Amino acid sequence: MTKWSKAELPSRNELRSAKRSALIREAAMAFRSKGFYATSMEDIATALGVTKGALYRYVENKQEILFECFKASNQLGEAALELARWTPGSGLEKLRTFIKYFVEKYIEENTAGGAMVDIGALFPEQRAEIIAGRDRVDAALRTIVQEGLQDGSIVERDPKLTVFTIMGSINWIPSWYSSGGEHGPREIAEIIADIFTRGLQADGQAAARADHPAPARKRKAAPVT
Amino acid sequence: MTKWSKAELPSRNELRSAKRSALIREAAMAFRSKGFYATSMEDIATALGVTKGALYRYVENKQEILFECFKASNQLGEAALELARWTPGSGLEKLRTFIKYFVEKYIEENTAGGAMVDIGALFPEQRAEIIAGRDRVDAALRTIVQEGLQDGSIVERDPKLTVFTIMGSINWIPSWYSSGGEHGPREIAEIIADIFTRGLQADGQAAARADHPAPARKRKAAPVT
DNA sequence: CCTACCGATCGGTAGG
DNA sequence: CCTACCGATCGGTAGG
Repeated sequence: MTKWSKAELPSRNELRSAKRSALIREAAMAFRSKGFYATSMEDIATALGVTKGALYRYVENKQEILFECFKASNQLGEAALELARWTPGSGLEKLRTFIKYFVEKYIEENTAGGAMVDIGALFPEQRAEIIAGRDRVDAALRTIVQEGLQDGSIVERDPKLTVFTIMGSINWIPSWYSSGGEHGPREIAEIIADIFTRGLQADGQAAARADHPAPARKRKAAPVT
Repeated sequence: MTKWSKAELPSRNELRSAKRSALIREAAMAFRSKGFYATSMEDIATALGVTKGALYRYVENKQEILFECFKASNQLGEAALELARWTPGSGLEKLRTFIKYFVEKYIEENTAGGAMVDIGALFPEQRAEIIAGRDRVDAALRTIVQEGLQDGSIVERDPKLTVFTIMGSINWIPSWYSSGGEHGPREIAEIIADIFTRGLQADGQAAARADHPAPARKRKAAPVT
């Protein structure tokens, strides 16, 4: 217990932030399954093996926890967007990349999301920030859909509604996904991406026409790890 | 004010039930936008221009209102299913009918749905009944997808995940739909149905190829009850 | 990190 | 249908 260099030991701050992360993860899982209001601070504390008051060493209030959940969700969206933008190919292919990545990570890290419906529970400034972030992601996604419309890979003419439809499917996942199910995050991501890729795809594309070098042709099941 | 025959006047019971319906509609709208827990009985009462205590003439408790919302949602599902089953054509065509009808009505009558997430707020027996009903609808929808797989109209191989994906998009609608928007219920229903119809469709079908006499158009009569 | 407590909200009821 | 009130829950804090 002696002689360890400081660098090897978690500093006080690291410990604190590790505990804080655990608190948020635990809360996020509860929010996902029961919603924000139905989850009491006592519930979260019990799940962590401490008493309620102890939680206030790590967060100022309950809303702050929810805020972190929504931030994680938006950050995931940004990351997925970044990846999508770097994906070579048509708008449809970029969109497909977004969906695959977002869904997989969304399921894996149960921090993100939570009861998206209870966004009204945030303080006004928090809510404004979250909504602004989410709107940025939505807008960027719409732009990608537009791109697909222009390069001929996408037929669906309403980018706004299209994006809502996709995000709805994703947001609904926590309400049916169970880690013991027959599909893992990766497979689920694949299937959902398949559905929407085909769903937005220009009709002619599937039946490879000569004048269009089939830019968005569906990629079947890459080898899963 | 005299001489009206009894038949022309709403009976005491009719009045009561009309008021009860109004109560539930008002509550459902609030549940949709704010969720069950964030909506107080006081909120509902104020929206109706009465005081909280008055509501208890029409419902026994708050859960009963939520219960009615979920029942309406299930009933809408059953109705859409009935219609889908009577739709001639492939499994895909039946599924499309379901989506179109369900989405349109779901948006129009704001009774249905509500914060589907807060299903945990119901009493155990209520919850059991709602989940059983929802599962019946889900199962029937999966059967339709299976049908589509067999008649060749659908390619997507996982009926369970397919149905979840569709229902997710639909359940998410209340969180973005505003009655002032550019699309009406009917158009939205059409677009969403389009996306999923294409999304599940066998590749060859859309591009009407001469050598393929549209394999899925073969009519399997047999209207299921 | 715990015990003990407060203040506020809210579902529900009594009594009229 | 209203006024006035109760009982319980729960977020948050004081003090150690």
